[in-house]
Amino acid sequence: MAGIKDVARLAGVSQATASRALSGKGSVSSKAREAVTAAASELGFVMSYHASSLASGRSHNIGVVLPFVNRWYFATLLEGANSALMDAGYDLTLYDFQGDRYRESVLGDFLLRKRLDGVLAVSLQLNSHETEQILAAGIPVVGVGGPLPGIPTLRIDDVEVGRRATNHLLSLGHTRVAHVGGEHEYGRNFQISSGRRAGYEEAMAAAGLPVREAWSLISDYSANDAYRETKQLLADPAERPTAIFCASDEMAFGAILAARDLGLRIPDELSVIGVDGHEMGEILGLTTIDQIPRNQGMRAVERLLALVQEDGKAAGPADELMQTRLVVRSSTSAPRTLDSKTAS
Amino acid sequence: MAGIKDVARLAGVSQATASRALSGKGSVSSKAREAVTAAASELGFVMSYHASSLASGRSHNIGVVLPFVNRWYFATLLEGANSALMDAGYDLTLYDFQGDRYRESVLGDFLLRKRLDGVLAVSLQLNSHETEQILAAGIPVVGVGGPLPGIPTLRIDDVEVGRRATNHLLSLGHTRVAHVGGEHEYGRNFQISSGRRAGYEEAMAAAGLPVREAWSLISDYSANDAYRETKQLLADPAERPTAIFCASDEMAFGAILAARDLGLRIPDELSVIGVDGHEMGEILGLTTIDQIPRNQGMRAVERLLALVQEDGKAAGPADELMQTRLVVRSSTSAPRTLDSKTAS
DNA sequence: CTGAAAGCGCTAACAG
DNA sequence: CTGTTAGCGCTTTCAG
Repeated sequence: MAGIKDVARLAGVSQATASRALSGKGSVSSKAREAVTAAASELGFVMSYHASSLASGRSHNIGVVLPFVNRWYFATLLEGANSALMDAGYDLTLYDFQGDRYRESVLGDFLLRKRLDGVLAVSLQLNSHETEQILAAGIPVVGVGGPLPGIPTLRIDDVEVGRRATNHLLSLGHTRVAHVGGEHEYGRNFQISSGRRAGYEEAMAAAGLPVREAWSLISDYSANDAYRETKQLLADPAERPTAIFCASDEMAFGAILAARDLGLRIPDELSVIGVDGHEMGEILGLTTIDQIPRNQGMRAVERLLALVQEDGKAAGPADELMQTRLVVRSSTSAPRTLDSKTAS
Repeated sequence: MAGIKDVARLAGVSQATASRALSGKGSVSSKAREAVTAAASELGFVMSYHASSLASGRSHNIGVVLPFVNRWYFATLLEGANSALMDAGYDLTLYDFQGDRYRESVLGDFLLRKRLDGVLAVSLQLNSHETEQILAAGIPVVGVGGPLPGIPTLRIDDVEVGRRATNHLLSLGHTRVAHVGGEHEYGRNFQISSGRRAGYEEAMAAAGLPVREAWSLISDYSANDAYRETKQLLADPAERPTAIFCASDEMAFGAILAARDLGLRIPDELSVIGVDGHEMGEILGLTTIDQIPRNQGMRAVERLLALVQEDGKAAGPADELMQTRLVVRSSTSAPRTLDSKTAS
C-alpha cells in the first residue's frame, strides 16, 4: 500500500508537491508533475480517501435519499443520478427509506455523520425540524419532487401534468373520466398526488364535467393495488367510466390488466393514460406523460455538485421545472362503447 | 461542531475514555460512560466518520456492485441488502454498472479507493486480473449469483431451477416447450442463463423430448425484448410451442403480453412460467419460481459483515445455495389447444 | 513554484 | 479502568 509519501520520495519532491500534482490544485512545474504521476503509476498508488477527506473536508461522496429503490421511477432516477456522479468521480451513498421503515434512522443518524458532501432528496417531505437538522449539518441539499421549504428543488408541474393527461382524454371525446392517484393528505407523495389530482379536477371542471367521488380512486402507486382498485371500479357497467387517468405508469399497468380481465377492450371500451415513461408501457401500448426520470436524476446531481463545488456562492434559482412529454400510444382513443348509456 | 475532545472535557474524562465509552470497545466504568453519553447528547455530538475511519481503518461502509439498479431482481436484492446494512449501522455505497458503461471505472478506480469495509458483488463476472486487483486491495468480497472464483458466493442452483420449471410444464402434459433465456456464452448473466438453459435441456432430454433450436430463444432479460422474441415465435401456428419457460419474470410478462396480443388464451393455448418472484406476477397470474431476492440481499450482507468483522478468521463455507419456491398461479395448466397438430 | 510543519478528529497501544 | 502519547495519510497554510 504505497502512500503519497512514497510517491513523493520516488519522484524526488516533497509530499506537498506530490499532493498538489496529484490533485491539480495549486501550481506545479510540469517537470515535477510528470515525475509525480510517473512515480504514482509505477507504485500503483491509490489515494486514501479517508485521509484526504479528513484533511480537506471534502469526501467526494453524495447521499441519495429516496422512499423506495424498488419502484421504477425511483430506480430510474437513481440511475440518472448515478451516471452523473460516476462521471464526476463521486461516490453515491444510497439511503432507501423503504417506505418509512428507515426514515428516522436515515434522517436522525446516517445523514448527520458528515461523510457526505451533499444530499439528493427524492420525493421527500421533511418537517421543519428535520430540515433544520440537516441544514445545520452544513450539507448542501437538492430536492426532487418533494416539497422542501428552503431547499432548491427540481420538480415537474404536477398540476399541469394532471390537466394535460385529463385534457388528452377529454379532447378524444371522453366525458366519463376516472382518476387513480395517491393519498390525499398525509401520504409520502403528498404534493405529487394532490397536484395531479388537482389538475384532473381542474380539467374536468373546465370542461363542465362532474368529478364523481367514486371515480377518484386512491392507491399506493403499485400496479397490484391499482389493479384491485380499478377492477372494483370497472366491475359495475352502470358506473363505469370510459377513461382512466393514472398518476403513474405502474398503476396504469394495473388498470389495463384489470380491464382486460373484465373483458373490456382497450381503447375502445376504456382508455388509459399514465405518468412516468416506463419502458414496459411500449408493449402494453400505454399512452403516458413521460417525465424522463433519468434526466431528473442527472440534472439534480448537476445542480447539487454546483452547490457543493461553489461552496454555496451562487445559490442559483431556487426551483426548477422539468419538462415532460406526452407519448401517445394505443391505450387511448375516442370512446367507442357499444353500450351508449350516459352518465347519471 | 462539537468534537470528541469537547465531550471528554465536559464529561471530565480523557479523550480516550470518551472514545471507549462512545464506541463500546474496551471497558469503561458505568459512571464514566454515563457522564460521556450525557455530555455527548448535551453537545449534540456526532462523530466524524472520516476521522474515525482513518484512525481505525474501518469505515462502516459497504459497496454494492450490480449491473442494473433498474431491473426488478437487482433493485429488490438491493433493498434486502440495504435493510441488513441499515440495521447494522453501515452505509451502502452503490456502484451501478449500467450494463457495462461503468464497469471499468468501478472496478479500476472506485472500488480501490479503500473507503469500503467490504464489497457485495451481484451477478458479476470478473476475470482473474480483476479478481486479483480487488482482493489485493484487501477488501472482503461476497458474491451473489456470479461465478467468482476464489470468492465466497451465494447462489441458487440455476440448473435445478431450469429443470424444475421445465418439469412443472412437462408434468402438466406439455411436450412442446420453448425457453427464453439470456445469451449463451459471453453475456453478463452467463452462468445464470446457461445454467437455467441447461436445466431446461436436461429436463427435456430426460423426458425424451427434442429441444428445437427455434424454441431456444435469447433475450436481454427485459420484458420488451422478450415480448418481441416471443411474438415472433408464437406467430406461426405450425411451429408454436404450448408452453414457455422464461428465465425471468420480466421476460415472462413480455411473453404473456405477446401471446395475448396474438389472441392466444393463457393457459389454455399457452402456459408460461417465469423465475424471480416479481410482485406484478400476481395480477398477471404468473406461475414462477420465486428466488426471494430480498432474502438473498440480506443473507449476503450477513455473510459479508461476518467476514468484515471477524477480520477473515473463519472464512465459512465458500459457497451457499439459496432456496427457491415454486409459486403456481393461473398461467400454467395442461395444454388445451383446439388445434391438435403435433410437433413436426 | 516548492518545502517544512502543523494539523484534520479520532483510535490504539502502552503504561499506570 | 483510565490517561498519555503517537500516529492514521493526506492537505494546507506559511515561508522561502
